[in-house]
Amino acid sequence: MINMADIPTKCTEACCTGPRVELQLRPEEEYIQLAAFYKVFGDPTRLKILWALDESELCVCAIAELLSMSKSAVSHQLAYLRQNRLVSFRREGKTAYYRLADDHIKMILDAGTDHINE
Amino acid sequence: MINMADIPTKCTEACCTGPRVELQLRPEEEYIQLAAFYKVFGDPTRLKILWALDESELCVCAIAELLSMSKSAVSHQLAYLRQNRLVSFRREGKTAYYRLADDHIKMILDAGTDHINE
DNA sequence: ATTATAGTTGAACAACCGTTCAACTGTCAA
DNA sequence: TTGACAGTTGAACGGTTGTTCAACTATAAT
Repeated sequence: MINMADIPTKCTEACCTGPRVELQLRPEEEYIQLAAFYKVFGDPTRLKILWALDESELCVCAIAELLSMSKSAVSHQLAYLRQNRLVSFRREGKTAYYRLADDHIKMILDAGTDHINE
Repeated sequence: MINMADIPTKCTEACCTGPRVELQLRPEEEYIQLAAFYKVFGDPTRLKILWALDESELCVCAIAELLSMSKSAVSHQLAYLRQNRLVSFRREGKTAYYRLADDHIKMILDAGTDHINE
């Protein structure tokens, strides 16, 4: 069943009928990818981890201790951060050391903080 | 019932027992606020709206048409964007014109795009 | 070999999120 | 004043997400 209210109608207002800039959307996939990237920053736990890793390379255990969280929860979030290439890591014996992947991360964290504090 | 695996134990590895940088977390509220801000970018629909508004001020109808979405869905997202101060708007008769709130928005969009395209 | 520790993983559960649907407000034109 | 249109809003539905729990691997020490 079709609900007419859901079908966008051509707007009759000047903003739409008059001459205006022709806007072009990019392929859907690009928005999905980009949204997935930002989504990673959209959780307090992951932000804490990212801020911490910006100051120092850390093992899972240290992060868990710092955040008062289970190693499991932290490991899940680190896996998520890894998948989205926000962090990288190296293994040394039993221990896995994590660090920020590149410079965009800090830049985005700073821009967000600026926005909040204004 | 307490699950011991959930209580972070003091790590016995060198990374934790040795001398290391003293990390200090900020108040929980700051992370929550910041996460809420980034979360706004974490949806393809909202990204499309933001990119579109970066090019031109637009009414709800025009956005709905551009994205092939219902005015309701767009209006919900715009309300969300407004609450998080990513867009502002002015009324002119029946029509509501939306635009980006400030410059951080475009900066963050660009930084994200850079990260994806590398 | 046995035990302890660092870390990972999949399933499950509750909380959250995006769209739809239906009903509504406010403005404008006939 | 009636109807049409731009836009908003709240409830509801299904899909997603973050943490927990339990079981697991791998490395190191006794």
